[in-house]
Amino acid sequence: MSVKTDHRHLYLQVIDRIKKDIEQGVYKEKEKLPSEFELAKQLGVSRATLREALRVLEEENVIIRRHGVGTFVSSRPMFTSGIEQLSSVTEMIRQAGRKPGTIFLSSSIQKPTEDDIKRFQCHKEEDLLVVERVRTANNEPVVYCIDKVPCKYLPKGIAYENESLLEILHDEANRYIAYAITHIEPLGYHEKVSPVLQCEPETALLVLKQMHFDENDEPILYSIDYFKSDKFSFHVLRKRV
Amino acid sequence: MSVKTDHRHLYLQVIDRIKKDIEQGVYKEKEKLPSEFELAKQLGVSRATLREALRVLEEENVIIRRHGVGTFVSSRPMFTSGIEQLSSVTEMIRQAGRKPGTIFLSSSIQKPTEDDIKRFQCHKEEDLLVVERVRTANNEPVVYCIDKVPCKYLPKGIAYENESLLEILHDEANRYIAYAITHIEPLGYHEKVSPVLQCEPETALLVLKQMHFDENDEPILYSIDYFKSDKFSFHVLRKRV
DNA sequence: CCCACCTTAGATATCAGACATCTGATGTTA
DNA sequence: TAACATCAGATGTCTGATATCTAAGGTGGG
Repeated sequence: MSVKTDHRHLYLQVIDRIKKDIEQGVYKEKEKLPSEFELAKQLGVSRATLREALRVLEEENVIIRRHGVGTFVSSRPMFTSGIEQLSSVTEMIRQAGRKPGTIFLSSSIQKPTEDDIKRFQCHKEEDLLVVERVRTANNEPVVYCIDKVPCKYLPKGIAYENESLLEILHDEANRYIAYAITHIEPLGYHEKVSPVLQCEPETALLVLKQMHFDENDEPILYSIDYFKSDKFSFHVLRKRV
Repeated sequence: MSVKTDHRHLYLQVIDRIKKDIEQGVYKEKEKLPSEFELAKQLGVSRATLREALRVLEEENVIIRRHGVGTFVSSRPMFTSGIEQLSSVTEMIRQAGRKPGTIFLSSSIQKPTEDDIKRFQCHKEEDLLVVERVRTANNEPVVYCIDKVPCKYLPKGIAYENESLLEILHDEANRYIAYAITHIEPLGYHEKVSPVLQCEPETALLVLKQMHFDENDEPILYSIDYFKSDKFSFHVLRKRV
């Protein structure tokens, strides 16, 4: 029995439980789940709660429901980990089974540009911390990162040289990044970035320009990440509307 | 009053109705919606059905619900039209307010490659129709498209030169593309594609390699689209998990 | 006057049980 | 054999109740 009492809403726990069961093969692809009545009894929740969870799972394309027939595991249960899931570069490298590292290039306090003022909805005289780093995987440079964050969100004198900025913001500043609006651009050659990443002439870069927000929709962090295209692969599930 | 009787499930109609109301400004950003009890009464559905709809809208980041407080329109109600929404190139150009056109390059029947066999889970001797086209916006070339589709999905002797392939598949072959798994890659220069799209040397390409599926998860269409990066902008909402 | 505590109204979260409707399978009959 | 009728079981929807959370307002002691 777990120590941590789960204060999260029931339907969320049900979602996680079902997802876990699918991932662990309790229910296999295309397989029929128990009936709602049965499943609700098994999980110890009401049918209404279970149905809210199933509705979300259906929307996420994890299951398929057919009126009068049953509920089935989707044939391609997408826990995607596609680009629509936001994770730090550190997490991405770690998830690829490699050792993340950081080469610290520069850090300075700057006044916001016109675009920054719009992005952060901040004052003209607001101070921004601008950090430039190269992220490495197994000591090989793979991403060039520029991060901008208003100083007011950061505690004084922290060491931002060694860790994921998202983690720092969470641990030190108690700011949890909940989502980001990301623009995706290709880049053939960048006279500053490409040499640093040791790019062959034919190796293009994928640029993600990301505005990060916290749970209260406050703009916290703006980042520009240059990914070496032969080291990262991005995919996304696109749904027709 | 609309003629078409809506046979779709109630909760779906409720979702659409609420989305429409938000889009049309009936409920504004950050504004509080009526209580579930009140809203259910207004819409003429039960609270349980309304709650299923609200749960989905919450998951889609259209609304925010706070226990004991109320339901609010999200501060940035994302009907994103980001990359996670699949649309044909034709639709994309049209949505940008420009006139879509097609330059037909080639069309041939080919046997599948190793990768094609995996992708389509088809037989080695299956015939594939391969079409190469350049799509134009206001007569300016903007996308280079290669499409592969098993001949068995297409009726004989159709004119695929003028229209969206997705529309043809739907109208002529009664195959509705429901989603696609898309890989995103940058490309600096392509010796065949770049000249055709009249790319300046510094203009990179964004390549989308897409496997399209229908509602029954059958692989129908594989496409490779080369987008001129200065003519298209892609974005995506990335959520933390 | 202010702050800590209590109470309460109103909202969402969850529950229990019923009925409606759809689907697939089975059986029946012309 | 084919069309129809029936039925079991599943999801869809409804009703009405209770539980829990939150914000706001009241209250009393300092």
